[in-house]
Amino acid sequence: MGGVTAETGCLRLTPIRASRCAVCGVREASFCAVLSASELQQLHAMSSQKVFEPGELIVEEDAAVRQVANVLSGTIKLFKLLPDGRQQITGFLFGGDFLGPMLSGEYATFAEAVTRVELCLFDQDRLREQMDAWPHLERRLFEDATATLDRALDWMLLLGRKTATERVASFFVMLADRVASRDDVQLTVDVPMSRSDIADYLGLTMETVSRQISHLKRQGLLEPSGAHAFTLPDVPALRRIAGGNEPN
Amino acid sequence: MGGVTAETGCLRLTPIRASRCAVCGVREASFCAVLSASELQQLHAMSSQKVFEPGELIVEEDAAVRQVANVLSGTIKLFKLLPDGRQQITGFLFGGDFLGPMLSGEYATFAEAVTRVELCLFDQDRLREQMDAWPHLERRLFEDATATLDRALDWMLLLGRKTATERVASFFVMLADRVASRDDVQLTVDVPMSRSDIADYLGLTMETVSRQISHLKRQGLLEPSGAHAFTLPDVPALRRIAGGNEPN
DNA sequence: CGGGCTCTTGACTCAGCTCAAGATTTGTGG
DNA sequence: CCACAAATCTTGAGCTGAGTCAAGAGCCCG
Repeated sequence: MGGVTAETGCLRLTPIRASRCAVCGVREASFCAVLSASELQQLHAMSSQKVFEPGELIVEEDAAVRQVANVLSGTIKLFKLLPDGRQQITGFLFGGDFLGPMLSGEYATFAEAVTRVELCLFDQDRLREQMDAWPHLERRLFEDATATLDRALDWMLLLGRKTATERVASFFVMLADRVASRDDVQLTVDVPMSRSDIADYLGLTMETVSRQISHLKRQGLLEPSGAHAFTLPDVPALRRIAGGNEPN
Repeated sequence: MGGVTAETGCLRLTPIRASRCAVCGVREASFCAVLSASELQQLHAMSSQKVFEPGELIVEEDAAVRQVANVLSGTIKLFKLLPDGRQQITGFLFGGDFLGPMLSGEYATFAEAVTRVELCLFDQDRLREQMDAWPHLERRLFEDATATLDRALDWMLLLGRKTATERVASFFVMLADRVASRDDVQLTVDVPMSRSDIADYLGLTMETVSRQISHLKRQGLLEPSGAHAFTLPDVPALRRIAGGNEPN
């Protein structure tokens, strides 16, 4: 309604409303990838966008769920706290990832913007209605949950049994697997989070993370590439250090 | 077919075939709880039972999934290994729990019988067909996966940030929440797993677990009750030590 | 170009690990 | 039912990888 001018009239209404999805850079990476054009348009009609600035809290643990979201851009940290303030980051979300539980009325973790974050929000109740109506959507969200669980199990092995060196190597392998960009032959990963976020993700202290990164630099496995990025000259070697049962 | 005698004839056939489910002690705790009588009977027709002895390997990590199962009785440990043998237990399964991924062709962990285990097995392909046909079954399995994920996230906080005392207290709180039996006023938990399994679940060594259990005994929070059980005289106190954001 | 971040490095400490006895429990066969 | 061997569990003593505390180096932003 709002944006329709007299000149363009109703004819332009539908194209305009669908265009946000049409140009969405993460559509193929998000659950929207399984939707048909008409389903996408229905979902689009019930979505809204919102931006969060770095450090801004997006949701609190145990908060009642009203909205869930796709991450359009930016990095989010998901974390749990102990009463005395000790923090464990349980995962990071990047563009295309889904934020929020579909089968629960509460969030299991806090969520905070690490960088500037753009979200595409949906009312949980309305998305659930669509999930009930579209089995392929439910299946896709089930698959997302399964992938998240698998990653959590791998991380339990890291947190329970790996040494500091292995943990830091695993961290860069995880980034390589999830958000690497290949410029030329070099593999480069963006590291938007602070040393202390990395520490809270790996169950270490900031100082230990810093020491291990220095060590990997001296070994030539990590090269600073600008302020918040590293190139990884030898990912297989990193994987070996990470103690991986992961593929070569 | 096999068990039908001339005297009883076909009339007894259906009752006999359904009776295994009818007397199943974990039916209401398992995904079977969401099935109607006729659905249950269909599923029953494609199920088979199998027993594993203590220490027996049930599935290997990355093994192709052929069968999935409900745990009828006993305790199973799910675990991951590093190449040098370090072990992390990612969870235990008890009666009524579901074993196996539904949306993946591979197991994410090893599974080994801790005690004698009875399983009710299903062919994964055939159960998936039923899941496609019965949305309430898929929903239930999705809910199970969500609950497993929530527990994994709680455990990541434990593995990454809790002290040895907090971990051992958390272990007994977990048992109290999942498998406690109330005889009289006392809360009693069965502890079928070895000290070294507890250690591998908590990211500690056997010796540290043993010392912490001794310490909790001296504090009067843990009383041996037979060979493989403890009574927990003060669960709220244990919960406080566990550093819980869990409910009182 | 200076004040406040984040990050790095060093020196020392300590929680939990390792190594090593013993003590209990469990399982087995006579 | 008991004896005895094999596990499992407990406890002690000393060690060490990662944490703590503290200082200094970069870096960013106004």
